[in-house]
Amino acid sequence: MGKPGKPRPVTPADSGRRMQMADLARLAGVSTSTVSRALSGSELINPETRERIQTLARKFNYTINSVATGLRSGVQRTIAVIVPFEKASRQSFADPFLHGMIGSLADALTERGYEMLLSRIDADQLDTVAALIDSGRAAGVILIGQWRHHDQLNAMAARGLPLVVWGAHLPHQDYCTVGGDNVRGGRLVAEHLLAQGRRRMVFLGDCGLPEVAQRYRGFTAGLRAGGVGLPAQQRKTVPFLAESGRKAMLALIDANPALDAVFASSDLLAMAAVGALRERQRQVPADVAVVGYDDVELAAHFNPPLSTVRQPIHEAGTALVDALLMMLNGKPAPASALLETRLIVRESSQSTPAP
Amino acid sequence: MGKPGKPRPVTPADSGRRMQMADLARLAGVSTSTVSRALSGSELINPETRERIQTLARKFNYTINSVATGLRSGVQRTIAVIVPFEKASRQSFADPFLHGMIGSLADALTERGYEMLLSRIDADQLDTVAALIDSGRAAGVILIGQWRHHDQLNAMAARGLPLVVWGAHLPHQDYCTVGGDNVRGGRLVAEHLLAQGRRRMVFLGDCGLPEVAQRYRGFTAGLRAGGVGLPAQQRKTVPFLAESGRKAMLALIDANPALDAVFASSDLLAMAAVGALRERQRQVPADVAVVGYDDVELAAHFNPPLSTVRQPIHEAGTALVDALLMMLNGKPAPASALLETRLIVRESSQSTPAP
DNA sequence: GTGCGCATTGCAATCGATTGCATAGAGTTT
DNA sequence: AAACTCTATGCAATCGATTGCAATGCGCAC
Repeated sequence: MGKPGKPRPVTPADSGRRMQMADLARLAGVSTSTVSRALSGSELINPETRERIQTLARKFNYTINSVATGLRSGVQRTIAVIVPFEKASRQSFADPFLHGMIGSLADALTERGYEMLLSRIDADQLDTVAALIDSGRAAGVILIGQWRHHDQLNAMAARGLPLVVWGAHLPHQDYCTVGGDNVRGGRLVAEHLLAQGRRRMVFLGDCGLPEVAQRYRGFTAGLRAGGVGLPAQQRKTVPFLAESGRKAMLALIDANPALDAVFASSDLLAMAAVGALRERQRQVPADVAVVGYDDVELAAHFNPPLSTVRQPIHEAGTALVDALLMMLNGKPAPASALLETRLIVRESSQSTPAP
Repeated sequence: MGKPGKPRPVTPADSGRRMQMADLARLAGVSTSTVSRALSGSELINPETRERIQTLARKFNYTINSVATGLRSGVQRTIAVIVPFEKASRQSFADPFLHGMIGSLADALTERGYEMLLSRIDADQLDTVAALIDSGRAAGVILIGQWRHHDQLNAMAARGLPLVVWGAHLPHQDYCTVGGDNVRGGRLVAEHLLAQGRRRMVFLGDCGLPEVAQRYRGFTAGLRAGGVGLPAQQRKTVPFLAESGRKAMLALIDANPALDAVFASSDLLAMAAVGALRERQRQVPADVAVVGYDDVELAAHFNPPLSTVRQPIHEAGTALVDALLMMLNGKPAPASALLETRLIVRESSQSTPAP
């Protein structure tokens, strides 16, 4: 090997500056081109040199600056996941369903080598979403829930922004959605409750949101098929917030003392409803059956265990990410997807409680 | 299927390429220097020109490329929020407490003009966290939970990485933590349960995690002060997972048929414990009092409403972000912070249930 | 008419990594 | 020994925005 005579340059970046490729090149006595190729494992570089440079990089904790790489290559491996919230109600982020969705998206993105930029934004300023892409901070956007902003989403899609939305598929929709079959979900609940002999139902949820509206449609259609109606005093418009759910349920009980079943458009609302029923000395499920929506993890561990419509959260994350990556690869925007939706019957809606 | 005709505005950068400053400069008949200054509102630029350029930018949805800006300026306004998970148990992301924390961090970061990169990483590969910073993808890191990795965290701090951890403050700790006063939390629970006349307690939680260990220490210290012990068969090591909690609780009931109180180290575990108690026909709180930890949103709406130790989640987000930003501004790493911790007594632990 | 000051604007270098092309040098062939 | 290969490496342009400094042009004073 060489003689120890040559004075090794001292750590180049010990001025507190972040180490960069030029420093490593100086240390290795080569050019940055060589370092770049060595670190990327190029065959052009002499295996010994390559190994030496890689060792050096490890030793100095050098990692290629991905901002510079991103600029040069023009590719972005960051996806923005947006959780819109309504300023008025501060609604949305509290829902455990969202939590599951975010976890699932995190997994799907990581698996495919993407990073996740998570952002809550005011639903009234959805256009800031476009800026995320225009400014190159994210390659594409996954939006959780379309809320009341169908038209804005259509406009964004028209601009060609890579966008996928978790939510309902609507008529005249130019953007791509992935979601459960809400109409079917609502119908399943109606059929189940009818089969349990329930007749005086109430509904909790905000039909101003497309997903909820579809669940409601399926639910009332199912009831109608069984000869049961759902007059106005048997439903209550309420945001996805536990406390609102509790208050709304109390009001519904007072307005319908004889009610025997509740369909809540989310598990969170269903849980709040159970609390309200308890406050009014109603037994669940003996007096009143309760069915939620989403099948969040806690639903199975609630007291009593909650019947609910399962949204396949894991598949949802995968489907959302795959749809978006397709758009990013220039393939035609995939058609909106409807994921499997099924009813999970637990104790909260059974006429004869499990032993 | 249909006509792929896209209604695109006629722009000079119409080849599908993203609009950039040079395009805008050409449109405005000026140089990119002028555009740059105009968009940043520089006083150097003629007000009319400035206005004209800004209008043009808005019209073409032009947003400055923040990758290029980031490279040039060398500043990063992205903070990585890391949720470590244990490969074996896939533990962590399911806990609703985390969800609250992430929301709180999102708010605090947004308020200060930072973006949040959310990442779950294998707790055994914490060193990939360092790469996030070395590669310039994030300016700093907020880690939720120190888990079993005190030494690795110390090593990262020694390297000078901007890092703040939500968790317990430990002896010989070189990194900055923000957390609740876990010892006090545990003691409060002990005192409360003793005051309720409970004597045969059980504990649910994994004392391999520093936070849980502190809660346990406070709890047993409080019990000891009241002359009550907690022998080994009255505690169970269990990860923060509902199903594990349920099983562990069933085992504890079988081993201690006469138990009259449960302290669970998280609300999730407490809820699972209530379910298990119910399976074994124990009434909560009449037969067995249950206290959780965290005060997640659902705790108040559980059945029965759950007594718990509140972790001030909103302050936590603010404190974590502020501590990190201080480090990033070159100020000395702030001392670890202990946030206020208090007991919220609800129905699940009262000897006489509320009317 | 010449010179000076001021308001605007443009030029060119820079941030850090990548890559097409050029080149040094060792080895081989004729 | 000249010509030619082939391998390993370096040079310099490039990605898109920013900014110190230079330059332009106009108004105004002498």
